Amino acid sequence: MSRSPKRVTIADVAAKANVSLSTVSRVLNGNATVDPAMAERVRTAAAELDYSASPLARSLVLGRTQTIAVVVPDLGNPTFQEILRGLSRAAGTAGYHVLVADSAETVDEERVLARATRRRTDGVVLCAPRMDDAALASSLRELSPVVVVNRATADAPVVGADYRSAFSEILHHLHRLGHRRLVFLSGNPRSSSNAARTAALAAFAAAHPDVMITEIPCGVDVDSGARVAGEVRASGATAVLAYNDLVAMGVMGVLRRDGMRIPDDISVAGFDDIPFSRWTSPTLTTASVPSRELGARAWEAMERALTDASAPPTADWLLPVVALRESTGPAPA
Amino acid sequence: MSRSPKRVTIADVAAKANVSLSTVSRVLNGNATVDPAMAERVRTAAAELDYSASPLARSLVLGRTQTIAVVVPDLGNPTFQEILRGLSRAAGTAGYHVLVADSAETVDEERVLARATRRRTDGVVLCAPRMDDAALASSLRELSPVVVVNRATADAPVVGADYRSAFSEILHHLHRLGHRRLVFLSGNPRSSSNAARTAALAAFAAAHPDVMITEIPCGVDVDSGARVAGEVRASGATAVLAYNDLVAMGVMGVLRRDGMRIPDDISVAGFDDIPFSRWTSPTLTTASVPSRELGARAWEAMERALTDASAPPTADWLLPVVALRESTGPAPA
DNA sequence: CTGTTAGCGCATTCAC
DNA sequence: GTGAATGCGCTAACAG
Repeated sequence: MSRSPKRVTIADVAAKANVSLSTVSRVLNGNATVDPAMAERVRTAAAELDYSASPLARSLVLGRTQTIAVVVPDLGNPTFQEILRGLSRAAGTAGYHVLVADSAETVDEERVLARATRRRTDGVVLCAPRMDDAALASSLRELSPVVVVNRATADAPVVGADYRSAFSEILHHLHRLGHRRLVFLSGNPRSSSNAARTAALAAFAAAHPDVMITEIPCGVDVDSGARVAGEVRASGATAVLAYNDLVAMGVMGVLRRDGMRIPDDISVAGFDDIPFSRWTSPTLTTASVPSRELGARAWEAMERALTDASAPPTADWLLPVVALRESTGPAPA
Repeated sequence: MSRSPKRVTIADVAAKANVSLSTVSRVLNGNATVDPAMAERVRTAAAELDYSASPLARSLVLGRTQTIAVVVPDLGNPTFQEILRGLSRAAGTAGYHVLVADSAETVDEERVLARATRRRTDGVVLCAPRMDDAALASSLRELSPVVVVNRATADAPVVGADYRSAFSEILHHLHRLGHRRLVFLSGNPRSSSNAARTAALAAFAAAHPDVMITEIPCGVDVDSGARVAGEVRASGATAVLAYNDLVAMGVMGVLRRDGMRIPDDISVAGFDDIPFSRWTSPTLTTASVPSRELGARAWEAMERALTDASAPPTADWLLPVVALRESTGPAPA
């Protein structure tokens, strides 16, 4: 926005075309019907001056910025990267720009960050898995229009992946294979996606009293998985459900290094289906979360909210696809 | 920006505090010195009304948006994701917002996209490895202030990783291990980072006539690597330099599946040092590109350009760190 | 120190 | 159809 070598404004075009400002505005916006000859004069003048309206001034007077914000807790997380990607592409196609805000995991700042970005945009896509419910509720009001990702609420449109069902599916798969002693490597205890897994676990446990399930607090990356491999062995479990693929790869690496065979001695399942999970040895059983599609859906929801503010909030839960691969097999006798 | 339930403006605050608009503006911006009593009245009025100035109106009058744009060819590329992350964090700390623009690999649209985003921001960080030189040159002029990433130019500040030196280091490493027949799996022939590798290769070849180097057009992902594994074997090379880690993992997977031992039968080196490269078996020799740091440096360069437009362009080339791991070993007899 | 005035660049009433 | 005002919300001269 440095108007360094004095930018060309609508007035310059008007002068060059010998018309009024309003006429220029009209032809450039395709409004009203203006004399063809004049219109042509304006168009060539604009072209020669390489003129285009200032988005800023336009935004101020029109009350919309053609921009939406997306706030995420961590741009380093592949899930949010994919969501951002899908969102950015979809919004871009519709002529909208995207402002990103990374709260750097500081939950306290999340709300003010969201507010700040909201004021420079027409709406915000909120990824705030760890924000507490009260803060979320009041945020939703001040952020509107807002669409919430991966988190249930009745006060705003929601798009998300049904982690719970997918996780449950993996549980049943292991059960069918004969596993009765399972261990779950949990991620961040305060995240909603961890809660979804825990919920699936609880429901499964209630329905299958014969299965013993242990939870080991772990983390979300390869190193965390590697770190708890010892605990996993000590637990005597025949199958391990990792919080995600990275964790699964971490345990798998150490387990194999220690001489265990997968899945003969122990089965391992991940979550997320990162590209590399089909290239580990053995290949990894996991669930494919459609994060990019989620981003695209988030845009659709936002577009709806933008055009019809009074429309009732919708919820759009996508079911992850479970990929059964080599890392899970029959429980050892 | 929907001012739906009529937003509170500076006039409301002024009215409530019984002062003029300018006074409100002054205290809220810490300008000039205003009567303490008045200042206090204004502050409480603003607080009670939950007022904060419209960034839009502010931008229009101040001529700056407190926002910078970053345009990348593909948000799906980990390199750009990391750059974005580093940039976003650094800019955020300085009170700046970040607008992302994904050109979706359409080189033609890149320039207009960059222009469009530039008008809504104070500057742009340009990642355009495939844009041709002419387009780049003229873009730099119309985008200023602009900082260019991973691409040499004298017309703008540059930050980048010295791919060439790092790649060269890996070449020498393999040479010391006795390898004399190498194969390079190239990425996108038109990308600048592929060019850097090719340049290193050429220089090395010139200095070492005893080494035979073959190039196999490949790609940039795991699948591409897997696809060319056959060609690699047929080439009779004792070492393969992959365009990046994903490609390396792809070849490595298929090679091992075919019964080849790594590094005993053939050495494999990657590039990028993605987190998982230290967990493959064998662990992968590669070079760690400091993309996040690059993002941070890009912000620093942008901040300089923002504050002093007449400062001479600087170039900041970071040297990737080569990580020698298990996938490379002595050449077989 | 404080209030009044004049724009920032544009879209849009309203008169002609 | 077209041009002359009015205002979006705010900051920065400019006077008092």
